[in-house]
Amino acid sequence: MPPESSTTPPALTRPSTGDELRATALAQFASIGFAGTSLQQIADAAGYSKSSVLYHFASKEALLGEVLTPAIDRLEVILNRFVDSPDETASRRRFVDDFIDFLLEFRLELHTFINQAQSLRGIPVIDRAGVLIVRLSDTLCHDGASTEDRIRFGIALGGAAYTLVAGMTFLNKDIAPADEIRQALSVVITELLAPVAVHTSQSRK
Amino acid sequence: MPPESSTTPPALTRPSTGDELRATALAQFASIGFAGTSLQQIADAAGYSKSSVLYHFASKEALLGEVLTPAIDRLEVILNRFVDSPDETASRRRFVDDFIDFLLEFRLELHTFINQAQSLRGIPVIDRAGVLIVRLSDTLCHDGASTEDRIRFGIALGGAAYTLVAGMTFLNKDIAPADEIRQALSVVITELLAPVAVHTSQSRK
DNA sequence: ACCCTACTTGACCGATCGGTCAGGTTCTGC
DNA sequence: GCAGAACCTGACCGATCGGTCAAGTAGGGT
Repeated sequence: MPPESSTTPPALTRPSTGDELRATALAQFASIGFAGTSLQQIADAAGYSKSSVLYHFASKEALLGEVLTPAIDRLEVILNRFVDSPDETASRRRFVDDFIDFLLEFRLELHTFINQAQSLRGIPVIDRAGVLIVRLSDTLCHDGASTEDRIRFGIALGGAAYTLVAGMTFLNKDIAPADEIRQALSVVITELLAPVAVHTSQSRK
Repeated sequence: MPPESSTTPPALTRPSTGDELRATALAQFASIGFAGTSLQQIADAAGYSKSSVLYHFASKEALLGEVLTPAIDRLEVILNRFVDSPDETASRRRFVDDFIDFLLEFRLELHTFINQAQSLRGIPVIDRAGVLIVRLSDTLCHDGASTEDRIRFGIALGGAAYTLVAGMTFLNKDIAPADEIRQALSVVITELLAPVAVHTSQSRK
């Protein structure tokens, strides 16, 4: 292996084994599911042995934890920034932008959590993500939100996760000028969440 | 077992063993995933032995097929009725109604297919459902549909599937006057699909 | 009585599961 | 050169996987 300057910070260096394994595992978890993915599959796909996977990660659950944690940390930051913001309406626009950035960067992580949270209850990282999503829902819908508001939020969340992962390689095949997707997402998500936002002080008619 | 009139058609009679197993398997497939569900789990949950499951169904894949087929048949009928209809705009409204009925009746089946189709390619029933969804997408979006139109369709489809299954017992907890959900779904889905419909003869600007 | 069909089951099969462990290789600091 | 950490691996463990098979039970028709 070519020598790297002794103090290389964790950047610019080519991906470590742990990173490769995390990325491979994420792809498998998102498409086949956590329960349906074996450590052997992950090891084979990444070009290592099963023992190597278990050397880098204490267990299959621990691997899931390390895979999902960065996404959840990021979502937590976004939500906190939104909650702390004083300006109501302006911060909502920025929140939607932040959220779409989050969607695009962590779509596999979100898809994994969104579609398997129910069956993975008890795993710390899943429970943590669960309370975050509930908090997000409550924050966006306030207290007296109508059923329609809740459904709007659910469709935006689950719909985006599906479209960006399963729908992408299945319906659209290739179409994807990237920022065209981003803009379309922005329009649709904003449209879905807007009524929720506007209702704020008039939801009880 | 109490005697039933010799010619009981497949109705009014209490659920057969096969029906129980299908229902149990569907619930497991939808929440844990096909790959993550074992025949033993299904058998235990339904109160039979694993051998009994394999007596009624030739294999795990065959069980999946029998579980999903009714939903796909129904979707095919809806789509064909929509395609054959002469009136463009009026039939779209009826299609959305049909589709929402379909969503509510077969939400577990749709959720199972939507989130696992990619990893189950090759299984006949899955491939059949796949071409159906693509046909549905093409029919609704026509040829020159924009990226936004495609994304609208994807979000409506995936969002509804998620909200009615995972989101239901996870975000909304209990709120569910049933027809209130139906009406809210109608509003949101119509709103999501409306632009797609309107574009029909003006999509190329 | 008889048999036949429908149904259910436990024992069993080879393969694979998540996980442990001891040993090997390679690199680094001294 | 050498000790030790870091990394990778095959052999192995008990449990469980999907699936087969023979035996057993219960009813229905004759």
